[in-house]
Amino acid sequence: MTSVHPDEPGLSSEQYAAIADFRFQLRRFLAFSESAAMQAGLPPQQHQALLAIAGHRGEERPSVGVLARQLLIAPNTAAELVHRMEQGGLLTKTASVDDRRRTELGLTPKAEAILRRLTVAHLEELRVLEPALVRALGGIDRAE
Amino acid sequence: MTSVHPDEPGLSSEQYAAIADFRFQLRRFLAFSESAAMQAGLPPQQHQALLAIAGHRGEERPSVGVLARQLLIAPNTAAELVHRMEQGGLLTKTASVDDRRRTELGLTPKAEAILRRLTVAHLEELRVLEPALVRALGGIDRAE
DNA sequence: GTCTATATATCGTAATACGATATAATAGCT
DNA sequence: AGCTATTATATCGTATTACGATATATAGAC
Repeated sequence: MTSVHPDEPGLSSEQYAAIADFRFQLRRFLAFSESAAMQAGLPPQQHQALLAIAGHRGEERPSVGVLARQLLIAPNTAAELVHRMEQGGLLTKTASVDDRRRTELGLTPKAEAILRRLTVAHLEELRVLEPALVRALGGIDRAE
Repeated sequence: MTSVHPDEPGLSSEQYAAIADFRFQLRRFLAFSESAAMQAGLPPQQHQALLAIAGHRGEERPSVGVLARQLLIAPNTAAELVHRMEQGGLLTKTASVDDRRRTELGLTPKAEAILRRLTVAHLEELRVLEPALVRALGGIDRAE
C-alpha cells in the first residue's frame, strides 16, 4: 500500500535550485523596494500602506481594517501603523459618518508626493527585474 | 524647459491599483510560505536558509558569506542565523580546508526532511498562486 | 433594552536585523 | 620572510515592529 504522504517525493537538487532562484529574485525586488522606501524616508511597511490606500478600489476610503486585510497584518498592528503614519504627517484619519467605529484613511499631499516618486522608481525597476522574475517562476515548472 | 524629474508623472489610480494588486499577491505567497515554515517549526528565514543551501549550485558547499549574499542580509546577520540553526540541529558547520576563515554549511538529515516536506507544499501552493501572480505582474504593464 | 459582534486602540513582549567592533586567516607587496 | 590591507566570521547592544491580551466604543439582533 502506497502512502499518501511518501517520505521521498523525489525532489531533485535542480528543483531546489529553481525555487531558490525564484526566492532570490523575489528578494532582489523586495530589497530594492525597501531601500527605495528608506531613501524616501519611509519604513517599507509605511510605503506599502500608502500604496494599498492609493490603490484601493471602491467608492469609500479604506478603513484601518481594510488596510489590515490588504497588508495581511492583524488589525491591532494596522492601528499602530496608521497611528505612526498620522504622526508622521502621511495620513489623515476621519471617523466614518455611517459607522462611527470605522476610521477612514486618506493620504496627505506629502504622502502623495512621496508615493508618486516611489512608484515611478518602482515601475522603472520592475521593467528591469520583471523578466528575471518571470523566468525564475517558469524555471520552477521546467524543473519539475 | 521640461524638467528631467517632473512633479507630475501622471500616475493613474488604475496604476496604483495594479501595483498594489501585485504586492498583495506577493504577500499572499509570502504569508503562505511563512505560515508553512512556522507550522514545520521553523522561523521563515531559517526555511529560506535551508532552501538557499540545498539549492546552491557549485561543487563546494556554501559558506556563511555565500548564504548572506543569497539571502541579501549582512554577513554578521548570517553568522547569527547560522548559529541559531546549528543550535537547532539543522546545520553542520565545518571549517574549509583551503581557506580556514570560511565555514562550510551542510544540512542535517532533520533539516533535509523538513525542507523536503516544505518544498512539496510550496510546489503545490505555487500551482495555485502562480497564475494570479503572473496576471498581477502583467496588469502593471497593461495599466501603464 | 440587553447581548453579542465588530472596529479600533493600548500595552507589554518577543524576535531578529543591523551597526560597531573584535578576532582569525589570507593575500599582496617589498 | 615580514608588514599591511583585506576578507570571513563572530559577538554584543540597540532599535524596530508585529503580535497576544486586553480595553473601549459603536452597531446590530432579538
